[in-house]
Amino acid sequence: MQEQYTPSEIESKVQQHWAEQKTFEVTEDPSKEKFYCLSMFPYPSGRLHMGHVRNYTIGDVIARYQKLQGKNVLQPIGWDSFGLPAENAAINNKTAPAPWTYENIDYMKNQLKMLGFGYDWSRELATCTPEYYRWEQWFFTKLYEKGLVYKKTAQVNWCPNDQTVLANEQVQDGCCWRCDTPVEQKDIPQWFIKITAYAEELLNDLDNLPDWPEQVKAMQRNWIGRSEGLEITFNVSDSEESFDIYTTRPDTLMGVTYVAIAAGHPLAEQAAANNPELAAFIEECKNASSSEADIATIEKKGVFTGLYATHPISGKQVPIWAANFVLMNYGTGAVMSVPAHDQRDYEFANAYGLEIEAVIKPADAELDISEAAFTEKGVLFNSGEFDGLEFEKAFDAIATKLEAEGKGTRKVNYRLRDWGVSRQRYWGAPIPMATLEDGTVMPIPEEQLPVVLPEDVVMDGVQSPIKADKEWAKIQINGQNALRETDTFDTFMESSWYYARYCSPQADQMLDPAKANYWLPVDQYIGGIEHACMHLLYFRFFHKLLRDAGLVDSNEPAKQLLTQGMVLAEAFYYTNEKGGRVWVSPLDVAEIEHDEKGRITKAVDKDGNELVYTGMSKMSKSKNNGIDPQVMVEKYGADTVRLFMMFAAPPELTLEWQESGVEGAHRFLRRLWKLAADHIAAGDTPALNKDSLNSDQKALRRELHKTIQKATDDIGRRQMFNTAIASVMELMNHLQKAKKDGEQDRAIIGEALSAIVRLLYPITPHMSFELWNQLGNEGAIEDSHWPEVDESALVEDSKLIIVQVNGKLRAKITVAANASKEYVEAAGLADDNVTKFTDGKTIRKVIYVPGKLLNIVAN
RNA sequence: GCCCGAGUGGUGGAAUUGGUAGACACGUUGGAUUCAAAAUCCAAUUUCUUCGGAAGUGACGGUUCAAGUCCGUCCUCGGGUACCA
Repeated sequence: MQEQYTPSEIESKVQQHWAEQKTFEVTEDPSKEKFYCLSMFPYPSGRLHMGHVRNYTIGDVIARYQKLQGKNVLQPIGWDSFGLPAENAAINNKTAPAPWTYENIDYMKNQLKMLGFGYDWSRELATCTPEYYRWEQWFFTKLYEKGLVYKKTAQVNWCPNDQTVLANEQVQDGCCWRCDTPVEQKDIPQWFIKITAYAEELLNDLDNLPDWPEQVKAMQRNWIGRSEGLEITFNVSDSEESFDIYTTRPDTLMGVTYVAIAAGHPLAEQAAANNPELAAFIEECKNASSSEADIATIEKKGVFTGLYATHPISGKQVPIWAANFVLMNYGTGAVMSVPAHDQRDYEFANAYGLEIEAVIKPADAELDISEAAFTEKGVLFNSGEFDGLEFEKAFDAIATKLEAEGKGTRKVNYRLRDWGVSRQRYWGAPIPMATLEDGTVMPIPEEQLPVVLPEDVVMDGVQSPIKADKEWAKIQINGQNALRETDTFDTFMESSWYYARYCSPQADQMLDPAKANYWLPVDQYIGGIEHACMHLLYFRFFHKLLRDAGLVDSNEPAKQLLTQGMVLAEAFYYTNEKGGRVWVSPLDVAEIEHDEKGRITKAVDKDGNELVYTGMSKMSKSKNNGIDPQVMVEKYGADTVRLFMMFAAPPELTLEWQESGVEGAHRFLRRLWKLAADHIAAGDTPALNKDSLNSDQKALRRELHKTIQKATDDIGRRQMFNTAIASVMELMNHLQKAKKDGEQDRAIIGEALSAIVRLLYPITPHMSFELWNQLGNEGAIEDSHWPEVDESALVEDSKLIIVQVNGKLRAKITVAANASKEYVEAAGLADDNVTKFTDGKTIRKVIYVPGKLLNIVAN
């Protein structure tokens, strides 16, 4: 065996073996327990970034671990290949999105192989191919037939100069990113899928996902936002008109002093006819951003419409205001305002001199609304017949009264809105709908699917080629002229069902239910936390749609979810002669000085520029601190990169890329390699004879089996790969110091090396593959099994007890493992360092945590 | 704004069920080896200290025999906020 660790040689050899043996190609095998391990598929942006490497290493570690557990493991990969960046790149590079995308896929595929991920490449798919999106189009037409799809107008960002729709990302400070023209809002007809019809189930089924992070479930619960409230009808005074509002606080109804309606509300538009101030306000609101963050932070403005509404119980006349924080698209487009008990209404009322009328007070304190609204629940007063009631009783009494009078209904509401899937862009799956000459809107008939997106196009930078080409939309349906929809699907559509397609990627139907039901649900899904609400909710929703179409028989797409954190790196810049910041890649920092504590005090780049160190930030183009995984793999090998990634932080936290840490990981692998090489060079490993071990040998063997126990728990249950690696490093430190000349010494080292190689296999599969056979084991390591704990090796005859006085550590005593409580207490109380702190004091209490800790309370 | 996280030595992090704070690694310092360097190996490394100890996990307060961990208020940073994926 080679004395030197040469990762590049080993890795290419092992990768070739996997490719030739088709090691990771799997088929359904009912005799084996299956394990479907899925990482969120990448957008083919050009090159892999460290975020990908982290995501896919985590997935690969879990998949390989499960394989050694004897399971039939499916780990597929594909490409989320429609999307906005391809259009931008196409314009910049004067090419079309398709070739740019396919080249990126080719390049990135090689990078994935270089990192040694164990994918079943026979299942690879790309969502931009008609073989994939045709089934999405087909499924959409089925949803339409079921009544789960509808068309309505919705707002989009509109650049009046370019005459085009902009994504939120393309709007910067309210202006178009290309031409800086102020962006307007425009209402256009768009397609929606009724996700709200599944809101209740999407909410309730979160309780059936014990292995999803609480964090993600909490976010989804809040995103769905179920509320119970009352829909109340207000009549417009001196008019036949009325409008509805929705409230979750009907107990505050008697404190309503005005109502606010959206600027786009029909009542506001009518009133604007002879109210120029109101008309101007409506015009101003039309171009306000509709994003939730913007609405929540804008200055709250309003204009009195001149209209009054009749309070449904008191009959009082309350003014109707048009306000910029009420949106026509959400809820009923009108809200009742109770300034005494809602902070936003309170501020609005104060700004515009509107009445504030308190009707709720705390049960056991004075009401004070001099500084802020009282928004908690309390007891009603100033509310006539409802005085003295608490929230629930008041809710019920008011609801009952309004229902009896036909002025209100109890209603469950959701914050969740229906899914708008129309995009006015080219690089996406065409929406399979058409409009006939007579105006009938209908799905493209099944036999005319797929609607293929032409790939040989020229991007002019503004208009979608399938919109620019007026001929493209023209088709015939049943002998009638028709125009196809030229909008494409939201790319979240493709990423909502790819996991199911992987089960039968070549099927001549959306999916093969037998195969899908073998593999699904996904056992482990891994991806970024940024997908907590949108992708992961659409993904769950689509699974339920597939189930209701009879294509799958489970309720949820993924049993367990792991959300990984971002990858950060150091960032450096210098200021050039024009005063601009020039960001220098951490790889180009030539000279770095630390103070005696190790803090960076000086950094200089290759060209001699003195640099400012700005700490750690997210790897990004703007700070030029992205580290190319390929460069790192070429320098250290894939195993080192994978090991560092898994060691530097637990998977859910952000990870700081530090090349010195990578070197540390590499150093560890070299030490392991050398230990194995020395052991192998000394000859065959003798057989272990457990009964003949001396106490040092027993102790070493106990360390080994404790490590197996901990690493198994850390990888298999806790998913804390960093501490699994740390425990193997600790074991290695013991092994290096251990005696190696006796027969049983060598037997234990042999046992330990064979175990370590398998414990590390999920993380550093190439080195483990090589050492496994070098250590004399038959067959490939992927066909071996996970090491087992020898319980007899764990037995200890003594225990270390921590002795505290008043909660402070004063002594550590060693007692027999079976020592009684009385014995330990006596031993603790007699310890010299303990008596020093108890002398002259009365012992009040002694707390004993068996086998662990003794706390003596004395004063 | 709202929802969800995170905050521990010089640095990344560990402490799994409320029970030894700082495992493991990086960095730094000293030493060995070397003609020299790299590599490797060994040792030290939270702070303060009268060397007895004391303080210490973003801040302040609380519960407990015992709090990094539980509760309350606040600060800072990050993710999401429905057309980036």
